[in-house]
Amino acid sequence: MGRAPCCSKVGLHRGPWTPREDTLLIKYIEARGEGNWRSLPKKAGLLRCGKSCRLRWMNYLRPDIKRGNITSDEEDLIIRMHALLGNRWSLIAGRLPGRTDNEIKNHWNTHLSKRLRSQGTDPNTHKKLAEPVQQEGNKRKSNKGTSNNKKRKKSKVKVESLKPKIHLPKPVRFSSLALPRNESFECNTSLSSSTGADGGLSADAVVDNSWCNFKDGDDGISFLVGDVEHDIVDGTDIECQTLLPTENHLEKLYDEYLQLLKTDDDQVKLDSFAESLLL
DNA sequence: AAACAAGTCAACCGCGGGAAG
DNA sequence: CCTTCCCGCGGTTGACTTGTT
Repeated sequence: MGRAPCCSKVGLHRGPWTPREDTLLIKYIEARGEGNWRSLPKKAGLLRCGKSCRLRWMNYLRPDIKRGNITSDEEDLIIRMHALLGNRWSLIAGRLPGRTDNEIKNHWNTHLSKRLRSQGTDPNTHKKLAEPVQQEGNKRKSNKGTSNNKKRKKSKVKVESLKPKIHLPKPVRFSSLALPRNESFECNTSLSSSTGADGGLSADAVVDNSWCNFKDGDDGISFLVGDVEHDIVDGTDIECQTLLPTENHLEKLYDEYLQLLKTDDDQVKLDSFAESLLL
């Protein structure tokens, strides 16, 4: 009923993206903007399904993606957010602009959950374990003569089956571009890594539920929030003002959270704090 | 140096929600 | 309402990398 087959059913390309495919996708989105993922591949000349294009763009090609290691501050925030919200990766990612839900999810699964466990904390419930779990057999300890890699993957034990589910309203992504369906926005964002910093920057974006319009003027970049025009000295300021996390951004969240921890009726307030994150 | 185990992370899958008709 | 379609999310996979023996 009603569900279109995905790429696997219609012989489209799968697996790792080639530089050429990346370029095609970037160029198309530069020209037409995000959205209409289903029809995008055809129009962009890509032999990929829309889902694959969206994923590649969201997790890798977006110009506001923050590259590099996740800092300890960010890790700490992720852990605290996870304690409040559970595996709501997109919501957590929304509070760490520049980080993708996939990145945070991977980092949690590969680093943070193990670290918590080794510290004697259940990564699912964030409660103390009866006894700290030993770091799963010292790193890369030989286990010759047992299962091979593929089998290990297949037989991975499900340890999260008892995880309580949290039912909360759908989160609103903090940093994403909100577009009405079937409506693209005009965008000519310069991607310095691939196209060179040749100037032209103008893109509409939603920032804290306000529409912004970036413009490239003679003496720097400016953006509009509502009717008010704000000047930006250089491109890096865009990050600070809008999409990427700042020290202040993280600190503010910390403070907010720490204040709640100090109060008596913490559960009620933590709940409302969690709810506020959803707005 | 080779073989193997373990870690990492980009990409895929399937489901559910919501908008449009 | 109901059906269809699209999007976004979370869970999972598997290719590749890195460390150990």
